[in-house]
Amino acid sequence: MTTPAVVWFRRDLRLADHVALIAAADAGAGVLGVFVADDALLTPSGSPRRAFLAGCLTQLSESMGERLLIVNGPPSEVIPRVAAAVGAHAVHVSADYMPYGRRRDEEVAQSLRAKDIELIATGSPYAIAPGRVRKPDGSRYAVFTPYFRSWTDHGWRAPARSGADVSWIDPADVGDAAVRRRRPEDLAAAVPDTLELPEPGEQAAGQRWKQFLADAVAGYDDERDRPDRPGTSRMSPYLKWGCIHPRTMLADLARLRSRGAAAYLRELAWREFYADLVFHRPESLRQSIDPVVDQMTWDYGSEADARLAAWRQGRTGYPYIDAGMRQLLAEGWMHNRVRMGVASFLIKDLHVPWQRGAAHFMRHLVDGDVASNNHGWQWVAGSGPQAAPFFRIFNPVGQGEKHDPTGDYVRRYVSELSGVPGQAVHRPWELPGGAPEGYPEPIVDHAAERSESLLRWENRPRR
DNA sequence: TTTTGAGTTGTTCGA
DNA sequence: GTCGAACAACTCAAA
Repeated sequence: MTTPAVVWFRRDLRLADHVALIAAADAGAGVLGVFVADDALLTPSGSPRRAFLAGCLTQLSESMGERLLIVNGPPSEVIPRVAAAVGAHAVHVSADYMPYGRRRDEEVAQSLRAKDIELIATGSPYAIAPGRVRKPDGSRYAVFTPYFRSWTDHGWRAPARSGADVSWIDPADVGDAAVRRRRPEDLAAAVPDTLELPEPGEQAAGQRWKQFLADAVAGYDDERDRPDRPGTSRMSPYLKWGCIHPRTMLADLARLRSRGAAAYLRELAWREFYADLVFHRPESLRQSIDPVVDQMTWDYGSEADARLAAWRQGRTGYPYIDAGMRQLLAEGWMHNRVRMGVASFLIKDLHVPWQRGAAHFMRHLVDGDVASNNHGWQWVAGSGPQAAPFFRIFNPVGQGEKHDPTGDYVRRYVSELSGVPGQAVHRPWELPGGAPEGYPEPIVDHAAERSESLLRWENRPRR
């Protein structure tokens, strides 16, 4: 005698290549799919991410024949209620390896046990689960390249069979579980009209991926460094929400031999490396891996706050930096090359601790993945054994001229400079007659602040 | 245990 | 304009 099963969707908003869903379908007499609108996660999210999430949920529900149940409330209360209401003996999930998710799942598992219901984790958002790739002596890799070799040698499963033929339980048939039912659009905060979000959902993810494979992956090696051109995959929002599983992507990449495909594979491995680091050292999401960096002299107070605000708004007076920050506000996304540039500027030109920049990114990025985001920031801050050396300080003008040689990127996002032709757009203060009306003067002098950063590093506390 | 080679993504300066 | 060296020192991984 089998009973229905529950699939609790979190960061796996798809039906294809979904092992937890298959486990639920194989075990149960019908599957109820549920998503919990958890305020602990929604409240800190900016409107772009919430809007994108809402769109993904709409698409997911549509592909389930409008059978997705969305409920409000703390997961440890609502998941047991829903599971009991449908008569399930198991709730299936993809494992979550981030600190909040692990805590939450322990609590949910405990409250489920009280009702004699099991929480079963199958699979994860990664090709290889965090913690699995280890050195021969069982310890973790701390350096990417050896991790990458071992990760590649380890290998991963082929994509799972499709979950499209699951027999979904209609939430309308579920008895009153005393939960607040929501529609996806209830989750979306008011989004500015100007916001341009990617097409949400599993189908859009697949289309985007196929398009990248056909058009851009071969040239990815070089083109990814050009924010003025569409050379990146733009898959990060879909990976963040699990609209596609990396295994699906790796299976496609395995058929290619180009340098671009190899470079892209490495980027997927970085995502896994950072998740692995969180598995072993969850505190690294908040604290510098090298504690000296947190003990250095950083700027606080109203002046630092004003500079931070100018950085957030894209009004630093450095066009390449401002273009990136405005792209983030406009699209909830920023080209990765530019992410490094604006991060370096905040840390090494404005002397603001990386944590504040990482928090701003997390609020606005539709792809905001705390492991990749925060460790990317640590890399720029130079706070890990793996990080950039302290003297590696990006030049905000030079980076613009190098990676946006046409100037198109800056003109696209900084409207005040849209009339400035070519590379001159990167040095508006050198224009005859000065910078166009309304565009700010540089808020700091890069050469001076670079020296200041080197000095602070030199005077850092020694262990 | 010791040794050795290597380590995502830069910038500046002087020849 | 181009090119190589200096910018430091340390930890990690593997032999």
